[in-house]
Amino acid sequence: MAGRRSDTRERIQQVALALFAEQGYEKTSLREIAEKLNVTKAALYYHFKTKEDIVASLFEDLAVSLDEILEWVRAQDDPARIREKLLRRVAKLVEGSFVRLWQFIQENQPTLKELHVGNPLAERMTAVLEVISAGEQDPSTQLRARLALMALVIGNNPEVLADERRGEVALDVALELASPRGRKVDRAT
Amino acid sequence: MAGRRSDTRERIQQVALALFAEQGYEKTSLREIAEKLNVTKAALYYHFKTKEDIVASLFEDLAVSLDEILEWVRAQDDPARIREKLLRRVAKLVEGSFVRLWQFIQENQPTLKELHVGNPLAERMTAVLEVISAGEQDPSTQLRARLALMALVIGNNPEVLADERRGEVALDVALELASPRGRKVDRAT
DNA sequence: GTCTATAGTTGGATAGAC
DNA sequence: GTCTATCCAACTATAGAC
Repeated sequence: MAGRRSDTRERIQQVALALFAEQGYEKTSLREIAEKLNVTKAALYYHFKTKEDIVASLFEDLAVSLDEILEWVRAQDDPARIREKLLRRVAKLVEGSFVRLWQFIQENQPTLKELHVGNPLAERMTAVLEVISAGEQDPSTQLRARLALMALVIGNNPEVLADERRGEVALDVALELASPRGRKVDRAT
Repeated sequence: MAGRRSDTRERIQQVALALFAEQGYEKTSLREIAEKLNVTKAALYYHFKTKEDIVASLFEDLAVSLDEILEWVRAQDDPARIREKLLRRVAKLVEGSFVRLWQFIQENQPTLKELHVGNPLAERMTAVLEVISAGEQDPSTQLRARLALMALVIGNNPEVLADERRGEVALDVALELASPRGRKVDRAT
């Protein structure tokens, strides 16, 4: 008891996330989650106040990781390579246990908008985007920054990229999207 | 055919799409759609067999448009600029009445996967991606092709890009993502 | 910490009148 | 072509026993 706590809470998180990512938030019922864990719905309610609360708990973990990265990156002293360093660390996150969560976020946008759980995460995303675009305001840079993040997420999806080096490929594309454009030299136009 | 048919069917499509795009497919009830049109649920069932059928009808319209583009692009004789021509026409589609539908597709992936309405459209998407990547198999090109399409969609979202020239910006980024890399050596031409 | 049982809602879909 | 009325399934969430 003292040293070892029940891992049911974490198992709920993992099973729920897997189902949410696969078939969406609304389509996934608490009954289904409970069945996969061989427990009952009521058991879920012991660990989480509501269904939405499960998502919230998942988001908090990601928010913490993003905060760590943001703090670390802001302490860097090589401003020219900050974008690169950030993306490399975010890439690690995406390749790791957070793949499905990112995928879920990208593919359930309308649902999350109504879930008012988005806000805490949305803040961090904005901060990440600002670092990537280096505060640059022009729309092209803004769009590229967003696409750089998307490259990491969809590039790490085995259904999109079969290649086993998909992680590196995704990072490559992301880095290129994030790298500052040379002033547009319209060749003799 | 009679000259003037009821436009209720089309009004259902438009209202439904607006709600689907805004709050997602599952969260949007037939009751809600009916209320916005000042009709009853039963009236909806006269025009569409099921809720899913509404989505299907929307998809068919897009599939037709994509088929036209694909046919047109394949008839082009300047192979070097096929990618560009395709993207320009898809951009027009996305800027027009299909914005919301594309957005809906991108943001409701898990739902659509289970809706088995995806297939007819998925075929066309694959064909479009093949044209963009020019049949090139390497993962980097494949990822770029996908991102090029995403650039058009999210770039045309006013919530993402406030700038009024967002359409051009999106097309610019898409074209660059789709243009063949110099880095990788062209083999065996 | 997990159970059974159930309350309370809401949703998709149908029948039949007009 | 649109209505009223209704059925039935499924869901979230709670109460209370063990």
